[in-house]
Amino acid sequence: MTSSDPSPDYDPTQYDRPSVTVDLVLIGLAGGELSVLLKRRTAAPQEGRWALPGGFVRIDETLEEAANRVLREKIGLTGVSLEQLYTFGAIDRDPRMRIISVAYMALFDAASFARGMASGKNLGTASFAADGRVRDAAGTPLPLAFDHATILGVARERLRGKIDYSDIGFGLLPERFTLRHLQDVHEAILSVRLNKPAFRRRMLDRGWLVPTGEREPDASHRPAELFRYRGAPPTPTAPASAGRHA
Amino acid sequence: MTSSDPSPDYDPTQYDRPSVTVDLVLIGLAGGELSVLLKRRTAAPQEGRWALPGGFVRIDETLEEAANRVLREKIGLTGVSLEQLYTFGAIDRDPRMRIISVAYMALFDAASFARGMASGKNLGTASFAADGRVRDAAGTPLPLAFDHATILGVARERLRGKIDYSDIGFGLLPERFTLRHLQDVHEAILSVRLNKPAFRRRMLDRGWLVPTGEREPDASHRPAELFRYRGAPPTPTAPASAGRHA
DNA sequence: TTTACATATATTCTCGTCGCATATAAGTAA
DNA sequence: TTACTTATATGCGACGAGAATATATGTAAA
Repeated sequence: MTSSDPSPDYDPTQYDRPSVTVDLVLIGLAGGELSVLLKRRTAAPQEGRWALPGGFVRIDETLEEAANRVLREKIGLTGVSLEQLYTFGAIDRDPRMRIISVAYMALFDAASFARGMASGKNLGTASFAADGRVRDAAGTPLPLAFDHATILGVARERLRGKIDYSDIGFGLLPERFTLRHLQDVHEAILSVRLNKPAFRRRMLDRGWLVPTGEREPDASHRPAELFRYRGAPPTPTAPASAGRHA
Repeated sequence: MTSSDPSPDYDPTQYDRPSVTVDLVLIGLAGGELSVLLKRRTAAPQEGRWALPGGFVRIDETLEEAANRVLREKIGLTGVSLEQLYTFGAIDRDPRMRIISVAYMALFDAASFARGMASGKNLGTASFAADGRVRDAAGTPLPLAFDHATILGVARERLRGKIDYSDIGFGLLPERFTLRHLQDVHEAILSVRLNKPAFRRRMLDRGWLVPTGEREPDASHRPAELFRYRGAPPTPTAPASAGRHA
């Protein structure tokens, strides 16, 4: 509770406590579609199924620290901005015991995403489209373990709700990118084709983009200019790590 | 985790587990301002301070069930739509032990809100304005227990983020209300004065309002028409109880 | 060297939404 | 009957977004 006790001498240590975990939704962009990093389970339950990377929250670390530790230990990545997504507490979501899981989401550019995927065994990526299905590179639907398909659904909705007015889109891009790349990100998240001049105007008028003067290499046609993301304007009233939640 | 174990024979039962609680942000409208229901602590720690109602999550109930139970047992209200807000996991947010708290928010019309407040001892309401301060009816700032001021900040931001495109505003109104009442709700949440004709057009064009033909009673001037809320259109792709989070 | 071609970038037009001002309607109270 | 207050309706201008089109600039082929 942290607030008020049922009775003054209520002793919570007598009661069974649930385990608390963090699950990570690690998202990248591959082939114009959203992609999520998954780990294949090698033990029961749900052996062979694909699952989100996760781990227990230790008694002496915060939720954010646990999420960052799991990201580092299991995927070998660090220094990423993790955003809390939602907390899942169904009774039987894990058959072994009562587990409450706090889901976190992080976005990666293609290079980091590939590096994370190559960091360990039984890691893979799956596309993660608007219809809620998760498919491997061949297009075969992938059954996910536990309630992880639900978690992915929440992540997709969160992205869709925030892409229009927040800066999350830049998390899926490398440091330098073209307006076309940025539009690809928005179109992948929204599953909609956007109007090019309008998108361009909107993004430039926002003042977040810094032209570098450099041009896109390896273009078979006229190369586009490369931009950098200036960084978010100071969020006026955002409580620490609150997340706006669409 | 629910996903992948650090090692196949990892035994989480050996580890200390945190306690998990739910804290409730129960919001109403009083005097044109947002108001939150608080309970005065009668025991250490933080004795005398005001806190959000809350309680432990039992091993055999979901988070939603725990939140609804606390709402029923401590405030005497039921049947309200609770929305998960955020999960707070700082190590020392409660001095007694490690407690992770999942915050839920619910909105009430003035009558239900008053009924809830009158349902038990040491209950009170406090205004809950845009500057982040919490004040009693006399305007005196109220110090809150634990990290509950932070939780209130997240609740306010969630409301601000959702009021424009969701139907949460109706949760603060009785079944029948005037457009003026609805505008008061929006202005209280946004802390902005809105343009009346524009607001009126926007709300009517949305198709959510059903005119009742009845008129506001006890008006000292021309009475306004009373409307009902038609109910939300079927949300197309919303995963169960996901919440959009601004 | 010239031409075709593909894409980036810029411009213009239109339309819908919103803020603002104003006009009209409909109650109460003197 | 008149004054007053608020609800409701309408017209105008600014702004933003979509669509179409024009221009610029690179590569690749003739």
